[in-house]
Amino acid sequence: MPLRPHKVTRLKDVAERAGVSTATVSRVLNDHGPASEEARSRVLRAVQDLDYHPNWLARSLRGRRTNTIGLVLPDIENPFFTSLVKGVEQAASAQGWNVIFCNTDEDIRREEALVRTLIDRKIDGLILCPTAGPHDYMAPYMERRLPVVTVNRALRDFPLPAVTSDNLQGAYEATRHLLAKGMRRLALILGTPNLSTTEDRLAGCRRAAQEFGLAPEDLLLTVGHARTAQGFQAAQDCLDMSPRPQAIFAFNNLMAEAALMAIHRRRIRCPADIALIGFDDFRSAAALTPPLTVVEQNPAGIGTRAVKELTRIIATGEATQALHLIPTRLIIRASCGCTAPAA
Amino acid sequence: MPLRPHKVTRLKDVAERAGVSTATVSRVLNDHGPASEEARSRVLRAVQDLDYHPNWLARSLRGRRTNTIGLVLPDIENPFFTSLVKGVEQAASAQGWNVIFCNTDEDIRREEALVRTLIDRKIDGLILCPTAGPHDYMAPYMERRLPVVTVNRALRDFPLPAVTSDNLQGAYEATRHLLAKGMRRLALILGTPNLSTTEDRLAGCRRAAQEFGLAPEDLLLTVGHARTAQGFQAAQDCLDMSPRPQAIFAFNNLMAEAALMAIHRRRIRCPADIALIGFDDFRSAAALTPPLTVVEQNPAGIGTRAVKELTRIIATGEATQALHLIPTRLIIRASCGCTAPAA
DNA sequence: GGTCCAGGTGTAAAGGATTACATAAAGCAC
DNA sequence: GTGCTTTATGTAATCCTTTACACCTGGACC
Repeated sequence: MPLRPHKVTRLKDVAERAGVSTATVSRVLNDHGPASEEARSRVLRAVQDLDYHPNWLARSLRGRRTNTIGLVLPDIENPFFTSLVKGVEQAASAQGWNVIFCNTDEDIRREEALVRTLIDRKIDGLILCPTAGPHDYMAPYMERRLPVVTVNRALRDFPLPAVTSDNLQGAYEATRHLLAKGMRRLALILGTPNLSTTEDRLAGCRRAAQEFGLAPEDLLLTVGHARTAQGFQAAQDCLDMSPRPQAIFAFNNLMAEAALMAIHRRRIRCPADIALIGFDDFRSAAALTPPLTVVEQNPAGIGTRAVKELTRIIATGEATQALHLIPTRLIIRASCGCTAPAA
Repeated sequence: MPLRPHKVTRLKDVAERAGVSTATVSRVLNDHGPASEEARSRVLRAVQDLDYHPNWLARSLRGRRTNTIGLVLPDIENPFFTSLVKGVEQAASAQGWNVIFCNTDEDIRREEALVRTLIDRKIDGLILCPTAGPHDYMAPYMERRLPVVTVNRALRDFPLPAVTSDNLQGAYEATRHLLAKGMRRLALILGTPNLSTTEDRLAGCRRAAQEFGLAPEDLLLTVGHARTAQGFQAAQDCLDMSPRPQAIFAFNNLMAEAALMAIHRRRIRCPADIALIGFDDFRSAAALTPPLTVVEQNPAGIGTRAVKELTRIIATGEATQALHLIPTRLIIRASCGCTAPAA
């Protein structure tokens, strides 16, 4: 028995059953152009009877519009991006848009291939979180004026609109919080170099340091590359410094968790011996011992905002180079040495 | 300036440039049917020169094949499903398939709407994790012989192939582990009722209990509905029992974490006063205090296996009702009262 | 009664690929 | 030279909708 992958009821069948032409059926269904009450009701009736559903492929081919946007992210397993996906999905489906999602695994070549595939599939627009590396491949698409919005990370090579957290402000507030408690030896575990997120966060730390009269080089820098293993290593490097830093500020969720594990492993007390703050909240942050103080981001908000901006570009045809900053919030739990507010 | 959402180079343009017919171009490009070396090279050259990329919509419309599978899951924010998505994506793209992913939020009506949309979009097959509730809406699709594979949860109403964890065996081993340590008062925090996962896991617990001479009713049951808030409540109920259970077995990751928080909140010591085991490992499980003993599942493996099965069904046209069990593994950390093996 | 307009409808041409079928040329055996 | 097969190619139909255009009818108006 062969599978019948595609439906067989066609617009033509509806037309025949209703005793009208295909044009009339189409006009009724799309509410586009005139149609008598008589014809309208007969068409609707026929659609019901036959359980007709339009062929999306034919419709898109003819209409040059797929109502689909592509979403290309580095790592879906990072809960930050997971929530971003969800935000995008909800905002998109609320407006009748579909989303095709892809994973680059932080591989620029894979990113290029995925974007290519999505464009071949005639997406109407693209939401992209660019991987580190040169984005020359984007040039032809830019000329074609493909609607693109970048999220989380801004791309310097091309003038594209970007929706990101207010990384500078978030890092500034976290750093200021530690400095205000009198700490002066602060160690930072940086994310992937040359990414706008890493640089903006570092700039925020530096601004706070300056306000408290520290020189830029007073901040102790290690590089964790945003991944658990390297974050763990970087945290160990911090703990090996002498004198030991009074606080560690890890630039993402994975590294903050890794840092806490490194601290536990050494049997150093947190926050008594060393304070810890992470960038980006995550589900388990409050369940850890001690509960983690973090800079909360709003990934779903970034997603919905990106959809909003993208659909605007698609509708109006005018792209701006605007940078949309989504606010962050410092969530004070116990790991920074404060007692958490009543839970 | 209007946006040009679609590319303009057509097969016809390639044909003209190469000085051959469209049929020849198509034959060369798809390696389907004969073509002289002369024609072949000229076509390939023209494709290069014009940077031609076939229109996927037209190709799919004509070919009655989209090389796309739909993936419908309850909750992408649960890391279990996140990994499952990743597994599906990798397996699919390795075989040249695309994936459209959707979220039901455990809402059966939304599930129905999403499946409808995917079918309208002419997916070649569907991977579905069914939400609790009656699946009558599936009947017409079954008649149409749409290739479907369910994952994680089996659907009883319809004879569909399913790929799930070996839930019974996993729960059996975890329970046996606790019983073997001499514990007898075991509290279970169950997931959503009427789901095959919940029932299979419960069956596993019962089998172990029976082997150790316990009656089924000796197992202390609470219902957490698989969510954090209700899991927390259920854990509190467990802690309120008197005498207090010697161990809690939470039927998913969220509820295990919630249970640990409830234990901490009461200042009860884990594992000294009460042991804890969770079903499903998650990123932070090892970072918690104490590190959580869990039944590890293999969500990515479930995903790849589902893709394999689905593509087989699409290719051969023959669907079976087979149940594919993916093994689980008990990861012993500290929360069950054992000292974790050297990390 | 003739003109104009509006509303309603149908015919046929896109949209861009694949492919059944027809045709032509070439190779080979007799 | 004839007939048959094989290879290469082109023409046109097909997939299913949307929509430009032409047409027709009937009413309003002069």
